[in-house]
Amino acid sequence: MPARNISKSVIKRLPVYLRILDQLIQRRVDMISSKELSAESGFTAEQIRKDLAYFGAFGTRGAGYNTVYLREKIKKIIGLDKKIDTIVIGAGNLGTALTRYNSSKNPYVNVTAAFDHDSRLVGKRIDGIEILDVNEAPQFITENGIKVAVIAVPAAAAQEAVDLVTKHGIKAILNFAPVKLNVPEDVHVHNADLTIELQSLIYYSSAEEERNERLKKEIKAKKNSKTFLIE
Amino acid sequence: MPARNISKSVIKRLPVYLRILDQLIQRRVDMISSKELSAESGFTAEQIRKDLAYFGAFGTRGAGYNTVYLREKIKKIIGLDKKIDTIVIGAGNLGTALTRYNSSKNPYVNVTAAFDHDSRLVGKRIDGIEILDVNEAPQFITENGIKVAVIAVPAAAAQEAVDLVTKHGIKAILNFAPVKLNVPEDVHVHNADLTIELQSLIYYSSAEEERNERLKKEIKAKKNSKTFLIE
DNA sequence: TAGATTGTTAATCGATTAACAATC
DNA sequence: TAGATTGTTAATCGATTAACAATC
Repeated sequence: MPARNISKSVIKRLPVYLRILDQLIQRRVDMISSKELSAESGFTAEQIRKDLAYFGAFGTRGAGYNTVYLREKIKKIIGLDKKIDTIVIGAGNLGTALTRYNSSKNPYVNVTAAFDHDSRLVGKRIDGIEILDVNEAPQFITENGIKVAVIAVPAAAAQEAVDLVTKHGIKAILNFAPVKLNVPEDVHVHNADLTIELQSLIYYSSAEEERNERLKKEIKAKKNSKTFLIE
Repeated sequence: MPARNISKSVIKRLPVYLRILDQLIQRRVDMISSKELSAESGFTAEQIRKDLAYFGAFGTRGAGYNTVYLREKIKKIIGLDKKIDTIVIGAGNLGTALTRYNSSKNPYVNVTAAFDHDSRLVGKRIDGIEILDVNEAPQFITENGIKVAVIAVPAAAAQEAVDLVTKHGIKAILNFAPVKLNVPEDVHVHNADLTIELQSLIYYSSAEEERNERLKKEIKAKKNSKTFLIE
């Protein structure tokens, strides 16, 4: 696997392939073509073949890809060949939902603990996962070699939480707080700002009709002016 | 605003600018340069100026952008000049968290109702927002002219839920279910698959050290071979 | 006027699409 | 062998970056 400077867009598609392969294997499908993967994922067959080819030749010409084999390969590429231990910082509504969601729906991830500074939450459990005091996070991270953290604290508390955990070994952060986080160079941040997702979607729902109206008018205007010229 | 075929990447950045402007206005800052916006957002100043220029000339050369004026313009562009009514389908952990989160943290969105088919949930409230039976969704959507829905049901139930709501006027969907949704042409879907976000992040946390190791070795190998050639 | 910063055009970079030879 | 589908190279498309004239 000569993985070198693979683009973010490619990496974001790999887990989609993984999820589809999981489903196929469960349905006992053992071969799949890029064309069929395209139908399941919404990405083009060419793109899928190209994505996979960055990492090696995993298919069989004329036949397609073996689902089990390809899944193992993709797992290795992403780094999911063993379950990844994570922590969730913030045990409010969102943190609780994320803890539950990942421990039940994400087969490749282990949520080892949640953290909060609210003493009313500390000591409780979320589906069996302990809520610890944020101050215990450094020790917990070090002792358990945690590299990945989910940030689900309010915007105002996010930077402080991130400083704390990056100082003790966290290298990758999934950030749900609506702020730009400053992190050391070797730490990766993915922002998953839910309000932004919803707001940018609204552009397409509300603005579209009006945009279409405008466009139609413009086209009409153009046509008219042309007609005018011809006449 | 001659908004025509603006790319998705541009549209995704607009809500970020909006959020920053909100914060600036709250701090009573009334002018901001693209350079300063860059520091707050992480995008380059050139990109910010270009993004805004697609829609008009909102700044003052030599001075920057007036925060209040720019905010109004961006709100209009996205379609957030009036609060947008939305519904959340699925009142489980994630649906509940999303309902709460958007009604408390998203100043431009109104969550009007949540829906579930679990009779134990129907009739209850999430921070004052009613949970209705999914079967009531069509009537509710029509009567209230709802255009935007958040899907937070299990993967297996998602397509059915989406069919139901698109049939009655929903034009934009924020989908948290890990499936590819089939929708009519004029309906927009944004996928916010939380497991995928986390998994693609892991590529950077776990694979990186090994990748760097490999890279170092390769560079070393190259150097050696060069030295060899020279000698 | 001098300094600063926008708005816009041109150049570069990167990602996607198309095409097809390789090969099962 | 014939048909199918991969893996790879070339062409296109789109987005970002750089540069700078316009102008407050």
